[in-house]
Amino acid sequence: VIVGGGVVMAASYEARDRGVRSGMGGSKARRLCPQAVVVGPDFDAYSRASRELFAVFRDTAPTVEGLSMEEAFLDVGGLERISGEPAWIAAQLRRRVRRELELPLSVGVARSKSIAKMASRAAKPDGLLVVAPERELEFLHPLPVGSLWGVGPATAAKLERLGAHSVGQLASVPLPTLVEAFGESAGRHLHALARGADRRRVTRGRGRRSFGAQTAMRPRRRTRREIERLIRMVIDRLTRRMRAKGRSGRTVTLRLRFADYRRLARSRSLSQPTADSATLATVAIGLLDDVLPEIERRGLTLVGAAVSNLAPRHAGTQLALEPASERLDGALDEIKGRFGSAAVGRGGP
DNA sequence: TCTGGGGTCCTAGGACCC
DNA sequence: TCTGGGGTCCTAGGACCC
Repeated sequence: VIVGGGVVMAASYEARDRGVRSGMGGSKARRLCPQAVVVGPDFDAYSRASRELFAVFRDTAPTVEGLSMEEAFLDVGGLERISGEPAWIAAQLRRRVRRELELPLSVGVARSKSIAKMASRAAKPDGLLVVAPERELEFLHPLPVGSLWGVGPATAAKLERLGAHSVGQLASVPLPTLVEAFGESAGRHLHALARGADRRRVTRGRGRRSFGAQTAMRPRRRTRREIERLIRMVIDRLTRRMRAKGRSGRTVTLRLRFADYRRLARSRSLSQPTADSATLATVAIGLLDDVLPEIERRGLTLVGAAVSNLAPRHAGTQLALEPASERLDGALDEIKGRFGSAAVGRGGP
């Protein structure tokens, strides 16, 4: 099964065996795996499953740190007396998610976040891997540096230039060498990771920090008007979500990508947070002026926008309106006029 | 691997403040 | 202004993750 037509968003393990990867162009994916069933995404179903999954997570451990829709860290330290050993809790969790949600769940169990994360990756699909404290280095050291959580292509390439191809080799690179190459903080972090010495705690997380939307396109000549229209469209999409969540933000970022895959971002901060489409679009369009020549020269392939510096959520009075008639829009407009557009969210209380 | 859409975090310089 | 020490915010860019 391949999810996504133009670009692969996800692929089943059978398709992956034939070389299909997420992010790959759809035509190439179908060439590699002609017998695949191609389906469109169903985000509502994913959201529902995610909510149910996290309810099970929270029922399993007091501290749950979400990483994405379908991934989280659970701190099971200190639960031995109540729920049993970590490995037992993990096995129970897998059984329960399989039974109640009919979903396979892979779990990694370890003393630290990075090793647990890497173990869960190694346990896929549908497995459980426990890395006992005394076997951490045995697990870690044979792996390529790129498999460390947080080490991507750029860092891996740089590490390989230093002669560190495996995590074991990285562990023998002196700390000062890493600090010189990657800076104080990243250098120390890599040094620690290779030793299995990740001290980060599982936390509840800080909540969302930004809203964004983007649209990709084939490069061709575009008038300023066309680009402005794309910006408005992208901002509309994002502010709709912001309003639905009752959030507003102060900083708007315009993101562009060019035919040569170079990227560029311009941002501007307002004095007051807002979720108003027109305001944010005007600011974003204002950022266009000094990058127009760049667009002209390189060809535009992506227009994106993000709103950050979000206002803290305030627990105010909330009104629930049932969309019963045409008059709803009038009512919403009145509320917007009196309390600002950030006060209005559609759907949900 | 020729690349979609949605996110997070870090670094670094400059302006500005006490 | 040939300025110490401590801080915040803004902007741009980069790396990484799912």
